[in-house]
Amino acid sequence: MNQSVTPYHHGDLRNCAIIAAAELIESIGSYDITIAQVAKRVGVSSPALYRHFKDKDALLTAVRELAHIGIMEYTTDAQDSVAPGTLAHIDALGSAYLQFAMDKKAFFGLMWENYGDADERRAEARAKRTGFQVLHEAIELYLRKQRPESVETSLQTATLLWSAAHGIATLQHNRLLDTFDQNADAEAMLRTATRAILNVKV
Amino acid sequence: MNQSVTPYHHGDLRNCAIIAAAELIESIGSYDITIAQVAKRVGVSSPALYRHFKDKDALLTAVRELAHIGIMEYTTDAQDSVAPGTLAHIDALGSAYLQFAMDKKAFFGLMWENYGDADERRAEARAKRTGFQVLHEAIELYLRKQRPESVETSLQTATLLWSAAHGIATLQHNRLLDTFDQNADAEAMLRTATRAILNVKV
DNA sequence: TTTGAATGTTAATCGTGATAACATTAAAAG
DNA sequence: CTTTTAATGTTATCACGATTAACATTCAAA
Repeated sequence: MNQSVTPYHHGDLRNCAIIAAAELIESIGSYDITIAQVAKRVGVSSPALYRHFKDKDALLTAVRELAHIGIMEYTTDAQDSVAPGTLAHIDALGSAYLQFAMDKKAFFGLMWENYGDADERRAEARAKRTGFQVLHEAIELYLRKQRPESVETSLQTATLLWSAAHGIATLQHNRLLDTFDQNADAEAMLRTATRAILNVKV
Repeated sequence: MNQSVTPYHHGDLRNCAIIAAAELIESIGSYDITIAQVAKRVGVSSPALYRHFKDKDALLTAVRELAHIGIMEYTTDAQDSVAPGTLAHIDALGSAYLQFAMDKKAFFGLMWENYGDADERRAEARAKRTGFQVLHEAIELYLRKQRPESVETSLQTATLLWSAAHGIATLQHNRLLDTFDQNADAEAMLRTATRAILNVKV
């Protein structure tokens, strides 16, 4: 697309490939894509991609990073309209998470695959921790205001709340919420869980 | 192994293949196995397996059923030593779930993959619902005794608790609990979540 | 310019899922 | 006790997709 921005030989294949892979994943609704498909989409031969990615998984890992950015965008947007440290703030973060899981099913599924070598995993862990920090800070702020005696447990509370949100998102993603409870409403469940967890001494 | 039990031509390939696949998965710690590997383990040619399984995924689906049986065993064992309808009963179920997730990592991961055709999915959904029922009943019994006014919400409560357990198990499975909170203790988290959720009006 | 590193291309390898065509045998039918 | 047939297995063979090899091109520095 914008070859001028990048200094390299042909175009910036690396970035274009990542984007192409992401688009492909989104369009077919599955991260079971092919190097050849990506290559074709960028208009390049398959082996060319190996100049930029160690292997297929390295490409997918790069896409995962994109996914993390995407979830952060959802999160950021969600925070725009709420006051920091309020219950509404925490709810908004949770909703954003659930929303992302439903809007971008394939990405969400991809994000929790654990392939990759040690370096890649470390990079991903960092990205995930960054996302977690946002929740942690919101909860810490909330506790400081509403339950100052529990501030010191904010990390545990955040971890537990993230787990709950993740569990709900994952089960919904696998269509299991409906299987268990026909009338299950992920958002409502998370709000219930949030209130239950915030009001308890960890 | 026991050819006499089954009436067919060679041995009971179907069952042996499932077991071989399960053993293979357990031994390499990943469900990324090969038809050829399974065939070799059973001492048969690859195409032979296609007489018993529509495709590779059908075999994996059969293994998933084994995994469900395995988790039910964990659950049953856990229930042996607790009084029905007590908090300890519910805790035991949760512990069993977490324990299975850690003991049988590869199986646990496999169980939540969602491949397969419609029929296979339906069968799996049924198996999962059966497991869920156990939790649901325990919770219903508990609520009937401890919080009779909340009995009617037992289904929602069970769904939420399962979600929490699943989230904790999944994050631990992906080594993310440690990433978020170095001192995270899955069991303790689940106990906290259980108490928080049981004591709240859904 | 010239040259070397970076980046692409085409040809070829390999592993793996799946099917085809052929072989064997258990078990039903006569 | 054959004969027949369906159920099972086997050995080619395919097609596909991930890599790699060997060769080609071009950007960029000397």
